[in-house]
Amino acid sequence: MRLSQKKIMAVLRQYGYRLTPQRRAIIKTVVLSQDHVTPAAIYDKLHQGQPNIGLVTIYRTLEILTRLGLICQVHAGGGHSYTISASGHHHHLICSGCGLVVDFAGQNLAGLEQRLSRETGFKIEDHLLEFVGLCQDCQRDGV
Amino acid sequence: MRLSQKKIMAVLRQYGYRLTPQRRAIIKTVVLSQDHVTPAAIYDKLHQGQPNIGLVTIYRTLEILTRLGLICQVHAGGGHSYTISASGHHHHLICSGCGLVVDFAGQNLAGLEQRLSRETGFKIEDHLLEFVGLCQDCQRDGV
DNA sequence: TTATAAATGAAAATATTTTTCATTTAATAT
DNA sequence: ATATTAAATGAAAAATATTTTCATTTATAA
Ligand SMILES: [Zn+2]
Ligand SMILES: [Zn+2]
Ligand SMILES: [Zn+2]
Ligand SMILES: [Zn+2]
Repeated sequence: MRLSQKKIMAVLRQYGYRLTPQRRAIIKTVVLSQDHVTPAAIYDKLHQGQPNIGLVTIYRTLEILTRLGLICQVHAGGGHSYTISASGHHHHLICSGCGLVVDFAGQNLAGLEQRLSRETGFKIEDHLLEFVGLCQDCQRDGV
Repeated sequence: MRLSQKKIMAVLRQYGYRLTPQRRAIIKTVVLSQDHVTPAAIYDKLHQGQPNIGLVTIYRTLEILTRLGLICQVHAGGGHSYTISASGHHHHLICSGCGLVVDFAGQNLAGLEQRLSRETGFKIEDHLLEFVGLCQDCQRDGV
C-alpha cells in the first residue's frame, strides 16, 4: 500500500516539521509520479509555479522524507532518483524501459542474513534489494 | 574467488582493449584495495606517479571494466564506489564502519524472480542485492 | 620499423550537491 | 486577531562530481 499525501504530511507534522506550501508541492509531485523522479525533475516541474520553489528546498525536503522512511531512493540503473515508499519495509522492481517502480514486500531475507552473519561475523543492519527488468507495456512496445 | 590483475588484463585484451600503463595501474589499485575505492581516491593515489594519470582516464577505465563485469559498483551507503568483482555473479556485504566489501554468492534468487514475474508481468533481467552492517573488527573497536 | 586506430590528459563545459546567510513564514502562545 | 519565535526558504556562492573536446602520444600489428 502506497502512502497518501495526507499520511506523509501527518507523519511530517508528527515529527515536528512544518507543513509549508513548498513541502506540500514536493510531496504531491512525488506521490503522483508513477515512476521515480530526480531532484532536478521535481524542480523543473515545480519552480515558477505558485509558490515558487528553489532546488535547495527540494534537496532538503527529500532528505527529510528519506530519513523518515516516507520515500526511498532507487539505485539500480545508476541514477539517484526517488520513489514513494510503501509503508513498511519493501524492495523495488524497476523497469529499465520507462522507469516505472513497483514496490514489493514479503520477501524474508532473515535466513540469508543469518547465514551471512555466521560465515562472515558481520552484524547486519540493513540491506538493499532491487530487480531490474521490463514491465509489460515496455515488453509489448519493444522498448 | 576474486579476479587477479592478470585475469582482468587478459579479458581486456580479449575484448580488443589496449593494455596501457595507466590501465595497469588502475587495475592494480582496485585489485589491491581491500575496501571499495572511488574514482577520486584512485586518482589521489596514482597521479604524479610514473606514469602520470588523469582523472578522465580513471573514469573511462572504470566504465570499461564495469561494462565487462570485471569490477562492480557499490551502491548502498550513498557513494559511487567500486570494488573488484568476483568472477561470477555475486552480491555485496558492506561494512558501514570501515568500508570493507565482502562478496558473497550462492544466493539463489530465481524463486523470488519467478514469483515477481508472475505477479507483475515484468521480464526480469538483473538485480542488485547488498547488505550493510558492521564487520568483526568494527564491532570490537566500537566504531 | 612504420602505420594507424586507440588512448591519454589538459582544459573547458556541464551537472550535482552543499553551505551561507538575509529574509520570510508556520505554528504556537497570548 | 496579533505577536513571538524558531524553522524554513531561496539566491548566490562554493564545493564536488562527471563528461566533452581535441591536440598529442602510444600500443599494437603489419
Ligand atoms: Zn529492503
Ligand atoms: Zn516499462
Ligand atoms: Zn547480484
Ligand atoms: Zn569494518
